[in-house]
Amino acid sequence: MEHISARDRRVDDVEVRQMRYFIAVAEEKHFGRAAQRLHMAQPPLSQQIKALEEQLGTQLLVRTTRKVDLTAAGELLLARARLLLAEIEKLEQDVKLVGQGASGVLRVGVSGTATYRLMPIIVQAARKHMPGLRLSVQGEMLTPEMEIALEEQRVDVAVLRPPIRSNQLSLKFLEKDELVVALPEDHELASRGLLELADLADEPFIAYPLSSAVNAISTEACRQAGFSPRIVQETQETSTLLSFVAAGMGVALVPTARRMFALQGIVFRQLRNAPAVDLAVAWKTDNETALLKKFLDLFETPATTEGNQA
Amino acid sequence: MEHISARDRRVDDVEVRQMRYFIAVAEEKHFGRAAQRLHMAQPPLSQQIKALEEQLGTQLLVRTTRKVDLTAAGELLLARARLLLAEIEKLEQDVKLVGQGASGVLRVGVSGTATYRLMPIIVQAARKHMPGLRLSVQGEMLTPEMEIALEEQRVDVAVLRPPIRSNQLSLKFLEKDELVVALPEDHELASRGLLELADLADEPFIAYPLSSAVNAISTEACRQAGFSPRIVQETQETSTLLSFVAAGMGVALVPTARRMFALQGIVFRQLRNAPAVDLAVAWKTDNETALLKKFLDLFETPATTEGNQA
DNA sequence: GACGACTGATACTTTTTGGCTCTGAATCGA
DNA sequence: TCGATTCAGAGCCAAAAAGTATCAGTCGTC
Repeated sequence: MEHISARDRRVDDVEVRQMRYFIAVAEEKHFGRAAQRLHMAQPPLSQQIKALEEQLGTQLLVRTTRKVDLTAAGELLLARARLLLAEIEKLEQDVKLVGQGASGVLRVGVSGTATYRLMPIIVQAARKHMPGLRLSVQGEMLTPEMEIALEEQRVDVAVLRPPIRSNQLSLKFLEKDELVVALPEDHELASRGLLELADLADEPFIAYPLSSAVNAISTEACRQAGFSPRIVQETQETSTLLSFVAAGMGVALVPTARRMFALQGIVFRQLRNAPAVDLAVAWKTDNETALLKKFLDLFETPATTEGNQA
Repeated sequence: MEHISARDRRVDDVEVRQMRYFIAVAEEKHFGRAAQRLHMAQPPLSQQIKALEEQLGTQLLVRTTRKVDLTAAGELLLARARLLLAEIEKLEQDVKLVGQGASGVLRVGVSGTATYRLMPIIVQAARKHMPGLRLSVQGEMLTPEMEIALEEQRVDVAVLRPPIRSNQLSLKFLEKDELVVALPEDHELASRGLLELADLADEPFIAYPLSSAVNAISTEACRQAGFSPRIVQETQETSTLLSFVAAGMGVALVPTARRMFALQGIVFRQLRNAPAVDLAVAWKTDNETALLKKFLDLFETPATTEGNQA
């Protein structure tokens, strides 16, 4: 009957409080200031940090009476503890939400490319068919980030651009978006109707990050058109990207859906034989919660259809 | 000066201990059994769970005196708290590993004389005892180069030929290699067994660079034997040096260890009263990272001895 | 329908731990 | 060398956690 498990040990447990203390000291690089910031005296702070080091069997800080520095182990702890505390806070919020009567919380990661167009539709559909569901949406993410977040269960479902590498994930195809050219409105090509990719060979490009699916497909398409795009600026957020275009810094290839972003000073032009990028919804295959199943059903009747958008 | 931040609050902090307790109760669905499993009495467990519920402002468990059930919020907390605890445990492990120096990057400079013989043994030992360590090896370096590189912290540790000039460095002796004569196989001295250094007085020499330790010791030994070697070719890499010998351009003095370089057309002959060169490992004295310490420990059981390689 | 067994909560005590003040030791700058 | 600064240690107290004893429901059983 004895379920002795590593999870049940209680001695030498690193506590949340200690992580908070450590972060304060590591950020301030000063016990006194950290203590002040934590609204406590300096000696107990020193003691807690010392205890933490003993529990981990590892020196985290190098103290000279003059200054405090981080060891390599300390650097690692600092970075990871910050993430951990953020997750704990998120968890607290989510539990409170459910406690207050929400039927559940789904954490959704959304590709930068779908954050503004598709997501509002999904949120509306969810509100209609799953009242009580709270969506915790993180937008402007890249596919590799989302894959990791799904695997580590930091998000429950993601709207992303295939392909994916992980074999722990399932995919449901949503739609195919052609790439269009975003040009400054006074650009000479803006007067033309239909462009060839090759027309852009000498243009400076504003691009999504290297790791993004749109970038990968754009670059490959350019290569096939016989040139290698000269990227003058890289940016993750589409809104930023488009404002660079509007400022005349260069041209960009963005998914069709993006055209709705009618930014002052930008025109969109279609491409002949336009390359296309898929959009899909992904989840961890072994996540079989009813909540997720029901949410995925929202995509069955394509979310883009019918009268449920404003 | 007041850095008031949400991260610094300490009241109402959900603690790791509480999550452990909750998980135990949620899994057992029974306070008594959970308390037993946690090696504690039942009342304090009830209190902690109650406190947790108050901190979250949310009911987590439905208690009938007959059984305990999870609310939706409780289910959520259970699932996510398990993940969180796993992450914390992983973090503890990783911090310990880094603290013990088991992972990280070390930049190693290696004397030309040891690049091929000693280094592979060291790399193997490191792979075995310090998994996660990445070695960035630069081979075929000379002692003065390595001294400077160590001082400027462009490398962390070096395998070199003493003596060294710098007083910022520490040394650990590794082994002593006698110098032997490398001769073209058709050389008249190749027929003799044991040579005197003086026999070489009129021979053309292929030598290591002036700044190398082997060259310094060779030249000094020749001087004591009553002649000054006539150097016809200078080269840094041993493989190149030996191929000059094979080509009949001259003779050379190389450390014993080098004989394994069985190049076609070369014979090695021992010297009476052979001069010897030391091999040592050196590091910057004030570099006290755990990573380096652990790496240096690899040399304690001399890396040249057998037994510890696969 | 009453009693006993079981289960979680409550009241109270003991133990442990975290925090505070005061002080000391080491280092840096003047 | 002296003062200022900074982190650590000692001793004390308060708060929190854990323990003991007990109570109050609920369910099953006779």
